[in-house]
Amino acid sequence: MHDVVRTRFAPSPTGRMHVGNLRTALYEYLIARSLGGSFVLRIEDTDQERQVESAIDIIYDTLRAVGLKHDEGPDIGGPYGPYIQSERLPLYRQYADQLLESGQAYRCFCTRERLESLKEDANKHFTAYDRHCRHLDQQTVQNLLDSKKPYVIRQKMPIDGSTTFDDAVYGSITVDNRELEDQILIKSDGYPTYNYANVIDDHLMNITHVVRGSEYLSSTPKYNLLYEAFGWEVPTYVHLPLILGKDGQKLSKRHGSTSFADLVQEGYLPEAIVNAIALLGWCPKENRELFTLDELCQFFSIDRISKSPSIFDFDKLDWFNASYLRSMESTSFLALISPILDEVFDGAAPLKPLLAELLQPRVVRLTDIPHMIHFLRNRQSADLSLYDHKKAKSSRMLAGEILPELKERLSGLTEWTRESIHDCLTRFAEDRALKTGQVMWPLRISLSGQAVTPGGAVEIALLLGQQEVLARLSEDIEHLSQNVTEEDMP
RNA sequence: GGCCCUAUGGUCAAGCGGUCAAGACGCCGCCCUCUCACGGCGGAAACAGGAGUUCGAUUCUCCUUAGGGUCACCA
Repeated sequence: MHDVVRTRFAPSPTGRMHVGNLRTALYEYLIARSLGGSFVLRIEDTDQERQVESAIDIIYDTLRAVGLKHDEGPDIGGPYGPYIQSERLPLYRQYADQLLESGQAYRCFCTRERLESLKEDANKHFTAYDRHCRHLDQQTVQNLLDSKKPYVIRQKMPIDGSTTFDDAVYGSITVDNRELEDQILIKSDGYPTYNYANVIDDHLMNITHVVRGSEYLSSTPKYNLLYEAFGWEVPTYVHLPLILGKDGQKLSKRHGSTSFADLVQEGYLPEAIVNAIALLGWCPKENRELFTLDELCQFFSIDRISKSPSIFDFDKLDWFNASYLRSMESTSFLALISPILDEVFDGAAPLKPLLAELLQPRVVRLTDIPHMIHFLRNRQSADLSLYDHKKAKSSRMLAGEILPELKERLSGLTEWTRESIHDCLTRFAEDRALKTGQVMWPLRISLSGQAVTPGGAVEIALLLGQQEVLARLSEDIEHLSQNVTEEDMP
């Protein structure tokens, strides 16, 4: 038995970091960390046709952004390198030869065309390879080899019997061997298939827990047979339930932003994303939902991983994101949104601490900010109907009546602070025997031109500054006087 | 279609033979309140169906149904 737990994240560099992949990486990390083991990064680039430029950087960047630090990997090395499969080619070849010699694998010279026609013939029925080359005699093989005919190496699967393996989450699973195809180990370009390289590397790298999505469940018996053929110890399998989209299908681009980078760009915090996906398919013993990565390491356990697939819920992600935003130190929040604020104001935004204070309890996604505060920069004239508000006992009539005097009073203020503005407004309400809301509502509407704003009349007035407040009021008073007609009279 | 897996509110999910079947998101209502939000309180909302096993099934077994996965010289 291995006594040191080792898990690996083995993505193929094909472009994006899908949330499903990220969750797999997260669980691999959590299993390793919670058990005091190591987490290694391995790049599975055995598909020469699907290589994507800079995809490896996306992997590094994502892992760094979410705080999943690997202990070994292509960039930092380690005792089991190389960690990029394309650099391990001789290894795969060597072990394949071993299988060839022991008669557990064979060369297959079948052309793709023949394989294709095989599939057409079989059509809806079992479409596995017909094992045509499995029984070629040595002389024939030698001739084909001499004539440089390309070939792949296939593993000989047992014809009958069954294969059973144990999964840490799904339990014991048995499959009839006749369901298993003589799978390709080495492709004709000399590269190993994932199915094969994966087993070789996991063994050579001493991986104790093979963690992956449950889409691999059905090919696991084949891996088991491979371990058996080599006489190697089978690792602990941990298959993870799939993450589905809103429509119940496997999550994909169709469902919108499903890569980590997409989500970050849409204004979600990496911590919130991690927290959200950690709870998709795993549930802590304690009834609780907010966890930092360190806390997850502390509480995670394989036996609480669930078997049923789960749907990725963007509403819940919103909630996580909002929760993280709200629980931040106000100074951190300010630092976080400062660049966004500056951008909205084309330079240094004014009163940033106040803006941050107003925004922190209201923002769900960072990308919401620009349109929430846009009105501060651009005066938009209020739709008169906005003045009519039953609950505040406000109306366009009332607005037309009080705004001029309100403007007078505000212009008389020699000090422009929260207190001074607030006092001025409440005193005005008292003097005119009005409810507070009857003053606050029209003023806020006049200054913002919108029904909903971050902060109330006082805060908005403060943010706008005395001069702008008076300017906006003048404009609106004008507008009101021209448009409030006889019909509006009670 | 074969094989494999899964099945508690709309979603995430607790439960591991005896519960009035947690909690969270979302939704609705109320309170707080210068709008909204935050916060507080409350509400509607679930064991897919059928056979067994058992004194007793959400829980164990089988079948049905539904959903998903997989059947590549992709991972």
